[in-house]
This record gives sequence, structure tokens and C-alpha cells, in this order.
Amino acid sequence: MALELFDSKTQELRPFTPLTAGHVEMYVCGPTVQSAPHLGHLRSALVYDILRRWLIATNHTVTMVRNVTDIDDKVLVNAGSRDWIEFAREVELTFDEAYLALNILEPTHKPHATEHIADMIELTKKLIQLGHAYQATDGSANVFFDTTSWPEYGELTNQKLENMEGESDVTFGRKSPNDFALFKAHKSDEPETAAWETPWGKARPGWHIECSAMAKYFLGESFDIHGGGLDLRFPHHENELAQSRAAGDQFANFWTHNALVTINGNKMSKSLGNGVSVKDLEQAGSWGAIRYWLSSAQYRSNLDYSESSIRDAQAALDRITGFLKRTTNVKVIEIDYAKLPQAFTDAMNADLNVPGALAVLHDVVRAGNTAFDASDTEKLLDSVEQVKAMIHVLGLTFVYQEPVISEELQRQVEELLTKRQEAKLAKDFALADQIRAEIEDLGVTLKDMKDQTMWSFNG
RNA sequence: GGUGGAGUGGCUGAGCGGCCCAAAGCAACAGCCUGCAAAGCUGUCAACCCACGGGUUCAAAUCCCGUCUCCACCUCCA
Repeated sequence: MALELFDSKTQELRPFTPLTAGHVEMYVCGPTVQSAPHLGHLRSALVYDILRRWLIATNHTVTMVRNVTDIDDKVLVNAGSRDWIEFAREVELTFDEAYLALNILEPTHKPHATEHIADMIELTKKLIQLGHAYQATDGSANVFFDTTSWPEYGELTNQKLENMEGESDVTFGRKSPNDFALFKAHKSDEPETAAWETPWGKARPGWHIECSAMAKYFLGESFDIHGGGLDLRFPHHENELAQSRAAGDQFANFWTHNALVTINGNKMSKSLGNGVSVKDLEQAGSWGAIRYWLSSAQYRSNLDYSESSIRDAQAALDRITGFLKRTTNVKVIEIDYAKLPQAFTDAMNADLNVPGALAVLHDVVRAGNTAFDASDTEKLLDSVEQVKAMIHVLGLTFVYQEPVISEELQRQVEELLTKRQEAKLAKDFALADQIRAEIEDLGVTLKDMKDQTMWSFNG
């Protein structure tokens, strides 16, 4: 079975075939850098990271674009009296740090909206020329997309114009309540630096035109997959689609939307102010646990955050980590995706059923532990190879990175272990336990085996 | 008003016509192992048949109809 993806435009599972065999181009809506990331942003980035890794594991090269919206109403507002550009970069950095910590691969391209103003102007000019956009009727530099000129408007979200609520008033020189801004005229209370010279006057781009312009710049008139959070489906993605198609481009072949992170059943969002931030999380568990938890529901299912969620994920992850730690002497020369269990592959191909894939991972870990206890080196090697291939696909690789152990610590622990062994042989268990406590205080976990004691550094 | 989605064990969460007397993880209990632990393994625990009521089918958690509850979106949001 080959990969099937749920296309949210056609609302069905479709076999995924790249437009160019062996190569996949994807565009993912990145954040508006208005405030620090919360779990919802991380989930979105993670979903597409796993999709990308899976495509790579199944012999595709992938070009991935994830934009940064660095000019926007909220960026200007939240910057307050500060330089908004500096503010936006600072927020962007907090996203980058979180992505890095979560082991999310760098996108191929990470364009900023402010770097592509000229492309947006070009696209807007074209839309005006084709009769799908117009300069504001009030003579300002506002430019709007003319939704009434595009009969397919609403095709992505299966809506009809007459059922949409739209702007309650026709304002800023709009012709119709559903028309949306391609460019917004400079406002006197906004910094001069937040406006660019355009054929229509000083203005800054609207949100939707950015993605259309940048997708075209990097991926051309058509590409394979467009991704983003479910809450961006409308209006953002609907508008992107309308702009690009009205300008004559095919645009995305597949539309994917990840479901949201909820808390107590309600959407986690910046506007509701109920976001669980990266800072909150650092207390709750390791980054590995957070990544694991964010992977633990299929991407189209809501994922509800609770107090115990990260703790449970940590425990589940520790099983995998524990297996890899106790088998560090089993050398796997290189990751071989051919070793992936069929059940794992099937799960991933079924619209990225990561929870199903994790179930397979745990099955193999158990089999590996059994082989370990039975000293069945052949089966153990199989298991280790499979586990390592799977965690590469899932991006959980950092769980087994060997911590750096200083020679000093090494010597210290071994010395104490010898003493403890002597105490045990002398049946002085009180002393043995005391030494164990001393060793554990060094951040080391002991595992007594049949004829030796293994230890690992927690750091 | 419109458009989508969801309701599965104590918790998280897969399954979406037969392999389901429902995966996996967490939590809980017991056994093995251990000087005792930890880790690991094994078993148990578990879903009054998968919100409720009808129906289709040889066969339904899975399809259809109705009801209830919840969530998201309808121009700020990943």
C-alpha cells in the first residue's frame, strides 16, 4: 500500500502521487511572529515534519517551504513602542529555538513576508489586470480581491458566498463584504518602516497574499502539498487558493490541515490566552516527551492537553529510551529504512497514523527486551535496527543520543561500583544501598544484571 | 443561519463492514528476576458489544436514519 493522504479540499483520502516522480514540494503556513509559540504551533510544525520525514524515508526528495509572517497588524501592535522588525525577529527566534529543541528539521526555505513585497505587488498587479482585484473605492491605497469575480470562491471550504457572514459593514473602500485585502494602506499611526511604495500608494501587504506570492516564488505555479492548521482553512487558505487560481496558477494538489491542540476541550489559541507555552512545558517534561505527546494522536484528531499528558508521554518514551540505553553496545552501522516493520509502514501510509506506528514501535521494543533478557543476539539486533529506523522516521532520535560522560565521572562511578560489589559480596547491604544512593546522586541509574551492573548517565 | 469534525476501558488514544470477545501507552494488581530495589519480561485488570434509539446486512464500533452532547470555522489565530 502506498501513501494515502486526506485532501481537505476534496474531503477524501487520496493516493498520494507527486507531480514529479520522486520529488515532493510542500508549502506549510508558518507562524505570525507576534508572540511566543504555544503547543498548537508546535503541533502544526511537527505534523509536517513527520510527513516530510516519511516522504524522505520512502525515497522522495522534499522541498519544503515554511514561511514567517513578520509584518501584520498584531506584530505592529505587540511591538508597542519598540522597533517592530527587531521585535518580530526576537519572537521568531523563540519559535526557532522550540523547533530545534523538538528536533524539527529546518525547512528548505524559510522566507519572510517582508523579503517578498515585490512578488506580492506583482501578483496583485496581475489580479487587478485580470479583473479579480481592485483599488479601494475610497481612493486609498487599499487593494481588495473581488470575491464576486471569482465563481469558485468558497471551493476549499465548501461554502457559498451568500451564506458567509463577511464584514458587517462594507468599509475601507470594499465593494463587497467578503472582499479581502491584498494590500492595506499605510496608517498614520503606524511606523513609516511598516509601509512600502506600491503602484497604489504607501501600503503593506495583507496576510493572504504573502503565502500565494511566496509559494509561487519557491515552488512555481503548482506544487504537491499545502499544509497548515485547521483554523487557517478559512479565510486564510480559501483566500490563498482564490488569489492563486484567479492569477492562473494550479496551486496545491493536496490540502492538508492538522487538527488543533485543545485544553479542557477548547481550542488553545493566542486570542483566548489559554496557550500552554514553551516555558510552561519545560517544567512538565523533556522535549522528547513533548514531541512524543504531540505525536500521540493522529494529526486530524484533536489533542487535548492535561496535567498528566506530558508525564504519561515521558513514561512511554522512557520505555523506548530504556531499551536503547541497555543496548548501546549493539552496533547499528547505519539507519536502514528497509528494516521498517510492515505494520509500521502500513500505519504511516494510512494518512500518517502515527499512534498506530507508535504501537508497532512499542511492540518491537518489547520483543527486543525479551531478546535481550534471553541473550538472543540475532533477534536483538533485528529489534534494535527496527527501532532505530522507526525513531528516525518519527524524529524521536534525540532520545538515545549518548550524553557526554566525563572521564572523571566514569572513574568515580566505577570506583563506587567496585566498592558496592565488595559490600554486596560481604553481605553488607546497608553499605551497598548507601553506595547506590551515592551513585544515584551523581545522576546515574544502576541496573543490576545477572553477572554485572550496567549504569547510565541521566544527563 | 451555513460548513466541517467528534463522542471507544480509570486516563491518553488507534481501529472506520468480517482477522475486534477492540492496538499501543499510562495508571493499577500479581508472578518471574533481585540481598532489597530499579529496569525488564509474563499474566491480570479492564470498554454492561465502542453516546442513545431505530434500520440495512449472513456479518456493524465501523454503513443509513433520527436524537442528545461537544468542538472548530464563517475575514485576528498553527
